[in-house]
Amino acid sequence: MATRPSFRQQILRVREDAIVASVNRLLAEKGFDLMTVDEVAADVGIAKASLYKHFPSKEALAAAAMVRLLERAWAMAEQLQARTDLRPIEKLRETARWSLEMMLAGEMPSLPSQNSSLRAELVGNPQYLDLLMRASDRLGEWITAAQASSDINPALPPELVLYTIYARACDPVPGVMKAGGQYDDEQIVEWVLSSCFDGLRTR
Amino acid sequence: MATRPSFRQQILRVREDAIVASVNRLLAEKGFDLMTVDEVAADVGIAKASLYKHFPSKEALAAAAMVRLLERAWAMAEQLQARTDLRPIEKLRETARWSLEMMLAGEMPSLPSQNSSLRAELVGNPQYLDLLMRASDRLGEWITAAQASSDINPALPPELVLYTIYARACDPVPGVMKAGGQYDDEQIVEWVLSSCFDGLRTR
DNA sequence: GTCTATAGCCAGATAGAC
DNA sequence: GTCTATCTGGCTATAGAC
Repeated sequence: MATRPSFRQQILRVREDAIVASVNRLLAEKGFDLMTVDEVAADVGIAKASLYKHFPSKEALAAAAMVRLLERAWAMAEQLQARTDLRPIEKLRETARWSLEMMLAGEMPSLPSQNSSLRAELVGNPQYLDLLMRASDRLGEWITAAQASSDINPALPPELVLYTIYARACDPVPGVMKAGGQYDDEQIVEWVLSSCFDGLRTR
Repeated sequence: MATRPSFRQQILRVREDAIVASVNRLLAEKGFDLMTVDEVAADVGIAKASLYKHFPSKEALAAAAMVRLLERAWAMAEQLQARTDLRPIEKLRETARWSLEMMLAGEMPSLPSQNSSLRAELVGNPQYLDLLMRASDRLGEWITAAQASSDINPALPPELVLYTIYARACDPVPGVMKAGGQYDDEQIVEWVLSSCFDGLRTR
């Protein structure tokens, strides 16, 4: 049976939240390789050694940030699921929109897909795996439904559709467009969503 | 006036080609940060100090690989330009196809977009800048023409179309699909091209 | 121009006092 | 649990002999 967390534990929890929030921001800003643990410690305002009392490695820090991200994504998916006014394809589009808005707000952590020690940490993290699977199942349901009603092209394999949605979270296009400085975020998001769902060709 | 390159110079050129080819492959395989200069030297079969006689820094190695890539891309664009049987949108599609095939063949070097010393090296490299501008101008012409004939959606800004084509060179989707092992490369390329040009929605 | 050997540096991780 | 101070390993880059 669960006892109420002690006051001390709550303090701990708040501090770890602060750490993970910093990591999230720094991962979004510089990426995993260029983010240093010293920087994280400085950003949080504690000593590096103290950081290592909370998280055993740099990879674990990144994994915690990814778990936080997936928790938020999952919460948003739950809200979308409850929206009976939206067709499945619209739920998918809103999911992609959420990723793009996170990116442009500088809150989407980015990890190198090649780093093997990082991959090992992630696949060894049950919380991460569980959330990723739950989210993928949920999106998978929407995709299947959207293909059944021919809103999404049924000729495309569902995995490709899923990965294409996920890939919006590391799409370089919105960042480059924003760097151009000519358009506002909302406009960029609409265009990227259009290119993703409607394609570059004229309909 | 240009004299015929001496035999010695030709040997040098061949060796540097070998170096750049190795760099290209390693950049495709591990990315810039995880690629070490020791590795490059070992792959070429020379000592690290000898590498530094040819290229002054790791960044310069990466820049040379990018120049090689752009030279190939430019050569391909020239061939496409001569094809009177292709509409501009088809030339764009073939360009994206070329990127995807390079990726799946493990020959597309990948650089971190955030690394500033690397960016400095690239923008300081006239050969790189010149090739990039020439290629962008060429693709820009095709995009303008394709939008004029309403093959490409004229509501999209041309830069967005250009960046979306370029982004195929670092799209994670084909790699993940290939890793799944269920489909062959040709099939994957067709699907990714379809999702890019035709969109996820059913037409 | 090629090599061996090493300098110099930086970042991840830890020791040990408090 | 927090700190200061330090260790350690790996990587870029170079010195110097041949």
